[in-house]
Amino acid sequence: MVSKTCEYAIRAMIFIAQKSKNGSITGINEIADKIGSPKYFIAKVLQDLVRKELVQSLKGPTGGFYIAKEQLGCSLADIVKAVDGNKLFSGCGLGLKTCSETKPCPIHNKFIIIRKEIYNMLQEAKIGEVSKNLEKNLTFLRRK
Amino acid sequence: MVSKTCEYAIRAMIFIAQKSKNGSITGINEIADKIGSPKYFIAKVLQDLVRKELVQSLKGPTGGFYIAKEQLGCSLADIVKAVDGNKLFSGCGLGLKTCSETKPCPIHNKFIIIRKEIYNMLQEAKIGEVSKNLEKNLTFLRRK
DNA sequence: TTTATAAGAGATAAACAACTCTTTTATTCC
DNA sequence: GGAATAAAAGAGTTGTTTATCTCTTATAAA
Repeated sequence: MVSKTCEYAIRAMIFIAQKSKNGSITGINEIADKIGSPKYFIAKVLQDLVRKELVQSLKGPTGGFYIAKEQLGCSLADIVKAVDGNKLFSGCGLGLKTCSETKPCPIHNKFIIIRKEIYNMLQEAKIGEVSKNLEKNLTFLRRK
Repeated sequence: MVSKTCEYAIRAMIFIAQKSKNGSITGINEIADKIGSPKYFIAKVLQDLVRKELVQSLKGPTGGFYIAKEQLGCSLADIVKAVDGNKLFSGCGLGLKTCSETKPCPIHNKFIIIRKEIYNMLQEAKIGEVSKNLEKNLTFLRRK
């Protein structure tokens, strides 16, 4: 569905969002620990998301990552786009470069419906909302 | 969504199905050419699908691949399972091993709905049906 | 029964995704 | 200003997926 990198990115963003709503900032060690990801790897991924302005960072002691109020409206679709590109939302189900309305692959018409639903679901899931149930221990982010 | 290998597999199976309905058998050279895939690679993939009995093969001159009448009811979901396993149909959207009803990830409830729809779509798409429009040039299988 | 043909099998190579480590830069606090 | 801290940046490694080549085995037709 999405790359492993993207899974880490979403999990990290949800965790950071939950922290940020408390007004607190969190570092790479805590993030890696709480979402169960390789530390140096998620660091790279977040570096990229900072450049793309989905998350903020601060260097130095008391530094770390946080999400500003305005950014809590960021959707999971935005994260997927930033990490994996648009393939999931606009690519052909059978990997054809030329697949389109006028030259469809055999599953084109069924596939565009599913694709749209995936997009809607991810677009409606805002990082601020999704992180709500985390605090109440209603949802989880770690592998084991 | 599915692996590149799986995309090739589905395209090949649809092409073979269309040929088989004419009563003709097709070889690896024609398949690779018509679906636009690396020849040796799709050969390996089909080898595997023969072992898993989704398609038939015959060695020697006049040999090749074909799909028996009974196998035309094989669905795209069957092919995906054979090539990629069950990950698409039963895996967590955020890659968590422990994600479940009782310990859900933050998008679990939204995700299982989508997953089910993807499964239904692929399960309903039978290889015999899907290949129908190919002959009429209403759908296509090549990249360019 | 010999020859030609096509799939099967095994081994290898290239490309890409995932992951790790080290050095540099920015910031805070003393 | 100097020490400590944390992210940024760059380089390098590992592992998996995708792709290629060669040799073997089965079969059909001459």
